[in-house]
Amino acid sequence: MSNKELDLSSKEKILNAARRVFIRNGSSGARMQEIADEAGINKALLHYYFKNKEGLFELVFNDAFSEFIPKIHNIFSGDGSVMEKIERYVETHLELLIKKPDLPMFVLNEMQREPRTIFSGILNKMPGAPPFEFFLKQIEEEMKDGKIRTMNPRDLWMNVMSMTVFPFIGEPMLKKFLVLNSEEYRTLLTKRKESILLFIQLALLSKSNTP
Amino acid sequence: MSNKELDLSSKEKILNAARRVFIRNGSSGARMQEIADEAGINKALLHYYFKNKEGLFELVFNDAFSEFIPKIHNIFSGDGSVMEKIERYVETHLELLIKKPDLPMFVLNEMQREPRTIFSGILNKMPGAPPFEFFLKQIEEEMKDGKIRTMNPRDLWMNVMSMTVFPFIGEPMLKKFLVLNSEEYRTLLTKRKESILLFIQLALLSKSNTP
DNA sequence: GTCTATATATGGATAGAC
DNA sequence: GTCTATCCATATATAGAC
Repeated sequence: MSNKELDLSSKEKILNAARRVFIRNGSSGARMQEIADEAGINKALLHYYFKNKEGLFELVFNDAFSEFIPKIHNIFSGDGSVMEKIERYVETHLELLIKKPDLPMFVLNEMQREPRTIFSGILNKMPGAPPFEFFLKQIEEEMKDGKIRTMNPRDLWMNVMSMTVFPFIGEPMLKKFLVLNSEEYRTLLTKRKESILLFIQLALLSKSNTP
Repeated sequence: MSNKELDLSSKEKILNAARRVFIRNGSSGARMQEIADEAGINKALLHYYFKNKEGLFELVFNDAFSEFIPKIHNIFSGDGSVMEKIERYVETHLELLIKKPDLPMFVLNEMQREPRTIFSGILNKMPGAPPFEFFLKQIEEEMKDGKIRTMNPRDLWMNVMSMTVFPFIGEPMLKKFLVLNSEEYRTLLTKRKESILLFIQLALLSKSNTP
């Protein structure tokens, strides 16, 4: 338990501890004892506030999305060109990821085990209709109008998300491949926004040399 | 247990089952009982062949790399231009990933929990010195010579790996964002090689419109 | 609300028969 | 080699005192 948490309510302390432990160890690897220790309380109190491990996990999991989903919705359902939206997406997501680098591993991990339950809850947090179809249409429009290069819109979007998220999931592997220590790797990540956007702009806006 | 496994040795059946169960549930989520059931034998026999869960897991884990590592080493330490090597990497890795789509999640997952032990074992499977530094140097050379566009070589490599691997990790999330069902998603993946290489070529070889 | 002590369940591992 | 039965450690969950 860190010092700044001393005056939080026990419930808050437990939730914070649970998030850390669940992220570190996954849902089945996490131990209630470890959560209690990290929260600076004991196991019984933990069950006093949360009926069981599963319930605690779901709370923590949904919390992980509560910051992300509304922002994403705003970006893609709002105004702006495709390139502007991509820029805002990359910026927003990277900002969140740098604050909580373990999150995507945690989320995707559990998502693979429980795709059904989880996603229904998350998508219901969206204010209106999911803006994904709208955005895909917009991409097609701009391609038809010659504003950006023509390619499969879904591949484009897949590339954008991949370049943004994967460095936070594949860190242990990428560090080896890139011959970087943790310090250097983190530095690379702080400059990631510019790198990604440069790459995308080159692919979408440049003149092709290879017809 | 699938029919084609009926005549395998028990040891083989166990290993196959263990791989599937470990991939599905992670190391701590996997149950010895589940592995035994899926192998069509019982728990005791499982311990007859493999002394404990941890040992079984390590066998399965290292197996996951035995196919990949030598191929990667060949590609990057051999001849060929940067673009040719990227092409061969993307092709080789995608081929493996389409055969075993659950592998990267499994590998990266466990890697985050046990970075030290795991990587030492894996890298020892490399025939010679790891070729990563050599390849990074080669990228710098070609950039200096104007053969490919100048950018941070590590960002380039990060982008290539991200676009190749992430679609197999982020499937449950990407399916939602791309508004695709499982069938359609798999179809998209089969055309992934061309999409990735097009994107990279545009970024590396095209003339910039945006100075 | 918070604790100690304890009940209950689960799962990894072993003994021993065949 | 393969099984049934069982042991034992660990983890979740509850009871009950303060």
